[in-house]
Amino acid sequence: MQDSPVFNYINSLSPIRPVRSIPNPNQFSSLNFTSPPSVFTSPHLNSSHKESRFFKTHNSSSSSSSSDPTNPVESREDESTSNEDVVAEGDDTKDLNIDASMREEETNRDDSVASPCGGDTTDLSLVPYAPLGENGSFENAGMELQKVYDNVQGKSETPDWESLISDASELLIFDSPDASEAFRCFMMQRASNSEARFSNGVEVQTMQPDSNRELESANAIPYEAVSLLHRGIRRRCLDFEMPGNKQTLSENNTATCESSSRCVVPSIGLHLNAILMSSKDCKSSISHDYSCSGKIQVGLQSSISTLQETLDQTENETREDADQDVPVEPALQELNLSSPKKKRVKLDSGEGESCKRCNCKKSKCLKLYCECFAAGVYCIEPCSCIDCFNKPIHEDVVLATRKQIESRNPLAFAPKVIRNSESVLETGDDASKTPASARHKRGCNCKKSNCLKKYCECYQGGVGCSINCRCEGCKNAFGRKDGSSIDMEAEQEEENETSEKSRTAKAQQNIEVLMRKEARSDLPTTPTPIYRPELVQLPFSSSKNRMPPPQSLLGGGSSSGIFNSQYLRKPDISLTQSRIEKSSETVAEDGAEEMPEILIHSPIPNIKSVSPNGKRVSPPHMESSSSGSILGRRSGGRKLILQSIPSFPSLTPQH
DNA sequence: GAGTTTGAAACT
DNA sequence: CAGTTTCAAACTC
Repeated sequence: MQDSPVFNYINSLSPIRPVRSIPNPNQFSSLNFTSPPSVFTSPHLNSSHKESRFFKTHNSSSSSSSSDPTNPVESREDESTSNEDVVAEGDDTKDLNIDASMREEETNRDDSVASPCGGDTTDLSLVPYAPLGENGSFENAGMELQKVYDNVQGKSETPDWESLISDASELLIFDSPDASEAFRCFMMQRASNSEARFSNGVEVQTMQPDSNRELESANAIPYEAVSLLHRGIRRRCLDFEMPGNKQTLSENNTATCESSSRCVVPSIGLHLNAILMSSKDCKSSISHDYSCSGKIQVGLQSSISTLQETLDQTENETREDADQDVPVEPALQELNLSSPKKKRVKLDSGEGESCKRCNCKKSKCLKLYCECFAAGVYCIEPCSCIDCFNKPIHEDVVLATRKQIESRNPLAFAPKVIRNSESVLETGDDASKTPASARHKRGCNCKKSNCLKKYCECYQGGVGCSINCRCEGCKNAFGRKDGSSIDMEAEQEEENETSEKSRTAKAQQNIEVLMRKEARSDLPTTPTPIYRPELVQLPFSSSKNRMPPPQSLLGGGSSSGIFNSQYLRKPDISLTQSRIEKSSETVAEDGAEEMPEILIHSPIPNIKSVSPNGKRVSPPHMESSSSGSILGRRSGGRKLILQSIPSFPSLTPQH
């Protein structure tokens, strides 16, 4: 079909052409990040950062963009691209590719962590990483790397490692900016050690043949980011998530993952592994089967928080003004240390939110009581647990237990706090003012804490209580069950009935809330696509400040729903893309093609699309409306593009 | 650091 | 599904 003259002609007529690349970073970001901010805890923040990287990446190595084997449309596009790629950077198809990959990226981001819950062990395999998916993507990237290197070399005898690495990192597609950063740091370190040789792409490939050895050696790396990364990796190295690790090049990623038992234990634990995967893969081998890592990125969130801490420090420097006003969620207060040093120290000591330690004595760390286990990570040294089974050695036990728990409650490992993207999308800026845009999945059941202490999961997660909560005397500073978010009234009310001591504490809380409100009001009221990224970033940059505790992290982006959404979204992407391709054609055909896939892939049937609480329980992105909105927004950002592109409406009916 | 409080998780 | 028990984090002193 792609060979068809008609097809080519249509392609050449694509209305997208005019838009072409986005010289202006802002504009570029605006294109992709129209997605709901609240849903993603982390990656979002650096959306613009990431985007730019993506943009670059896809321009430099076009073939890396659309290679999702599972997506016929994309594949087709890929072919067409390769056929015409020479044309020009501005080629429509490239634009499409970029768009597609960005969508993919977004999808991944949206879906972030989580648990494939539902026990669907094949979930992972269903989460392809389009840009890197098919054979060669990475090789190409490697070649690009080589080029870069050659370039550098040609210019001077002593390569500019920094720029080289920087370029390299740009060429690689990371699951997250953090991973990219980590990669960069790592490479820099290596370069400085003069041991690492970027003599050629091959070298790059052999740098880290296998797993953790290199990572272990990373200990020597002074870069905090890497150090943190390393620590995280070491600690969270859940075996069941290392599929890509031991895998060699695979022609079919999906198949590989499916055949890998490791892929079977998906769930949340992925986070740190994700980083591991991404960093390792990037570092070690461009030709490595990256798809899995890409897929695994699902869980980056949590792990990201660690690196993010580091990155934030930098980020904070550039956004001092804004950040100073950014409130911190109570739950994260402790992390909001005034001095970066302090923060670092704390993180180093393993007390970062992402570096939970448990102290289990009777559960063997095999129950949800255990924070580590619940978070899907192995316990590590810093943990004070007794008789711990949550260790790689007992992988089998861990996996079995997880399965068992999941069978009992498919959402057991899903994030507890759901950042409701929908509300954000629908209410626009209002959402940014509504702390309640995120909710605890199941709600709390507090009786005595008034939802004002971390005993309360809602409060701990930095979200308000909702109708789902069965709490008594709710005074959640983030929003009460009755819907009223805390305000001066509440403050007074509370003051009246509390001792001076508690009053002080509450005052503090209220201040925080007020500050938060203030910060929100500072946000652009009319989030134009261009500012969108800012909106998204703000919370992030404030960092992890705003980043809720583990659960939230997971919830933020993650979760079991992830897979769902991805499944659901993927079709969206292809659909949209295909539509773009044949803008003047009917879409029915596509719909017919995709539908089955959607149905088949919908892994987590239990994800309460039915439940009244479905919206909250299920990851926001899963909702077709959500993705639709996202796409719609995005399209909105792409000004010219959508003019001749069939609107989304058609998507909904197909679902 | 020990003891208490609290509410989620697990169990019945 | 409700009640009870277990558990470990959060909190207090």
